[in-house]
Amino acid sequence: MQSRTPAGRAGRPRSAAADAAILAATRAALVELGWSGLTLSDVAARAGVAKTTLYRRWAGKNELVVDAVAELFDELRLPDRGSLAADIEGVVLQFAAILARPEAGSGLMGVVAESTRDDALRERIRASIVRRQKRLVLAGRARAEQRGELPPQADPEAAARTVDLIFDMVAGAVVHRALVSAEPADEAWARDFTRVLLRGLTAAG
Amino acid sequence: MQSRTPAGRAGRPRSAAADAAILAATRAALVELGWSGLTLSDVAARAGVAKTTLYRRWAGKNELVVDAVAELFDELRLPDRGSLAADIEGVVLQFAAILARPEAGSGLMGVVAESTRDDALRERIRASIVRRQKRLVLAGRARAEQRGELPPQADPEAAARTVDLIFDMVAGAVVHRALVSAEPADEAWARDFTRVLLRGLTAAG
Amino acid sequence: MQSRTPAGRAGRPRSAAADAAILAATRAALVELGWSGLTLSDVAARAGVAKTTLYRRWAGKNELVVDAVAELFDELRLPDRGSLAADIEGVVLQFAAILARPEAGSGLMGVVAESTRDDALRERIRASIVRRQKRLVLAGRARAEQRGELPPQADPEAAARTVDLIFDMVAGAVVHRALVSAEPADEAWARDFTRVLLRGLTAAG
Amino acid sequence: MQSRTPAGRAGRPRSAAADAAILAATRAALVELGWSGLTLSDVAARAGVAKTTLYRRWAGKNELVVDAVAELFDELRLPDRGSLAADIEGVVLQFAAILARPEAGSGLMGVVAESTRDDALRERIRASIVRRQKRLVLAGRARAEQRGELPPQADPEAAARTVDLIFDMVAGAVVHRALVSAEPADEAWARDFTRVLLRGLTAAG
DNA sequence: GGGTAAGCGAGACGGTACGTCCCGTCTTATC
DNA sequence: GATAAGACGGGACGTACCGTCTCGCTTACCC
Repeated sequence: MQSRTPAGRAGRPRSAAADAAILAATRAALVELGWSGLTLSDVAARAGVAKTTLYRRWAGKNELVVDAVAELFDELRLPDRGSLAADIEGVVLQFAAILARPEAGSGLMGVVAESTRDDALRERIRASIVRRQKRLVLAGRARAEQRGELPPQADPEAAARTVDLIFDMVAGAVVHRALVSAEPADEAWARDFTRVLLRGLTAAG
Repeated sequence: MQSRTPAGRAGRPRSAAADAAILAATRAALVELGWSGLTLSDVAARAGVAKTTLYRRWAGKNELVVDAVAELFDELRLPDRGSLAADIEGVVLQFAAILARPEAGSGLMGVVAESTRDDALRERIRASIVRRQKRLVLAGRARAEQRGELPPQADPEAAARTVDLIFDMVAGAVVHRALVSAEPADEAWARDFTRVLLRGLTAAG
Repeated sequence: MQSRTPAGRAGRPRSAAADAAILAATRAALVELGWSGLTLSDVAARAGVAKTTLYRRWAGKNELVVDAVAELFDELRLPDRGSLAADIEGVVLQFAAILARPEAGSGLMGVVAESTRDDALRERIRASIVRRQKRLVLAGRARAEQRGELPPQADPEAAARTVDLIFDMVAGAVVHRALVSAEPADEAWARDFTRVLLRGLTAAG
Repeated sequence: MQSRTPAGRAGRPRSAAADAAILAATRAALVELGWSGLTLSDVAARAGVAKTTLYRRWAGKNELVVDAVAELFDELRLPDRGSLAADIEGVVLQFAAILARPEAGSGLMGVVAESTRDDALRERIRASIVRRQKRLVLAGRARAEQRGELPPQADPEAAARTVDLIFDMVAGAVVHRALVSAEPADEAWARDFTRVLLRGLTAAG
């Protein structure tokens, strides 16, 4: 989102309802048409909005899809299933469920593909998706420390590096399994994956 | 590639040089224009070939890019650096180096985005990229068994599951680090990642 | 003009200055942008007036331009140069000078083009421009009768027909010369034209 | 027209039928929609042709309409009605009949309006319409000289000036009568007009 | 070594979406 | 109630690619 009538007062204010309608229409269009089939004219029509309204708020397809997809990942929650392993499995399965929805997979891969040539887009993805979802890793570790499953980490810089690594390992593995290898990221897989990850993080060595 | 003068005989045979020129032109265009900027007219012009020639050999942009990108990953080699950890680090760094090239990252993400709505394309990616590069995991494990770093695995089905899991974990983490988080997958990161992965695979537990 | 605060009293009265500013802005925009480039948003901005103000007073571009152009032709004066021939030449040259200004030529042709499909607009042109400028023909004939250059005309209906004919012949020739043939309607041409016209009107026959 | 595959050979040749279909569709659209309502998308659709095909052959609406309208005036013929006066009346009535058709009047005025800011367009009008129809004046004078109604003109430069003047007077009067004054240019008017014109040209003085 | 069928370059073709611009209306707050 | 400001739904613009087609040439294979 980047709306809000600029500074002060003059003129008709922007419709608040339009933003939500546009993002929902974007996801619906991604479901039906996929990334390359998505056109802004179509999104505008679905949202019951003129193309100008859409372009007044988003610079283009890329920015729009980042926002539409980012909202999807905000649905993720860290469940409390009693143990760190079970919590991780829960998040992995939720994440896999979201990626299995066509709007998420094709939208995410599409904007990542475009971001290789667009610095502003890359930063938008990092801010709206990557940094925002690292909250799950932080929350998971905090809970595990409360439970005594993980020791508190003294060095804050090393802790941050570990958070980044875990996030890339978890998100990367699920994305790759679901979208590149195109195999189901089901409960059995989530269990196997979680076992390897947790051992790697906790084993003496 | 899917050329070869169809069944029999008559008529002028297809130019062998054209295939290679087209794939190289595709990669060059991906570097300059990115996935969405790539047009088949432009590729044909760069390759010094008519559009008809290109369409006679590939069904469209997606198929062409899969083939062009697949060739890039064929450059990957399993180095012999004396230990499994060092071998993995070597492959991770090679993989990261390839993904850092714009033609690889944007091409791979582009076709994966499209593959969410195109079963044939998804299978083409699995065959040309995923299954083909699993050779690296297989070779790594074989060498580690020879060195005695890993025990021979009895159950072939479990072995296959492990190969798949390792491949998704390695490739996924590198792809996510390089393209989604958009942070450098450098030597320090490769060391951290490899330590967690190897402990996860070898620790008692 | 068709303003004037409607019937009675209530509320803020319309700004009188705005009408003049808008018509002047319209002519300025015609000079810079021509008929097709003229937009009402731009006129409003030039006049320092909101679009709503403009639409409250004129129905659209056509009506606005008729009024703006009509004011230009009101500048025409019948000079007293001592003879009917000289008077006609004077008016012809004044008329040509006005049509040479881009706001007049492009504005007039533009609204005439539109008037072929808009009866109200056609009548507005006839009232604001055609009938209003026929005063010049009437004044010229009156003065020529005073001078004894033309005999008084008895039949009022025939007189009206002749006024119409002369008006179309003079205005038509100048417009066609200046805008369609796009050749200069200069003094030499005015002299040639006036000679033919006057002979045609006065010769025995 | 400005088509024709450039120099030599390569590539699919342009469809000859398309040109004619497009010009006819342009006239049909002018009839229904008028100058400002005419859109090139609509013309293309009526002609059963893609917009690209249209833009490949004409630079824009202005050029297209000049060509479409010019063809209308090519229908004009100098009738042989036995006397110069009758011949002129015949041409005047034909010309009035063409201008009464909405495609002619609105198209001609529209392009003339645009030509005030476009030198190339102005020249196109002069070449395709003005200079081309002067043939009628030339033919009329030649026939009148044969009949002995007009003396042969010695000075070729003066003759050219006279042709230009007559053309602007005839065409201008008819255009102004029909489109600006918006009164019928009927037989009575044509007789009155022709009488004045012919007396002006032939009277001693 | 001559005939022929497919490959090839060029580029026109019917389509479709783009992102921009203007239209004429509307909704605010201010005067 | 008129105004300035500007968002709104709508629609045409001219451009760019798409994937197909229609040409005239070229080239290797088969008889």
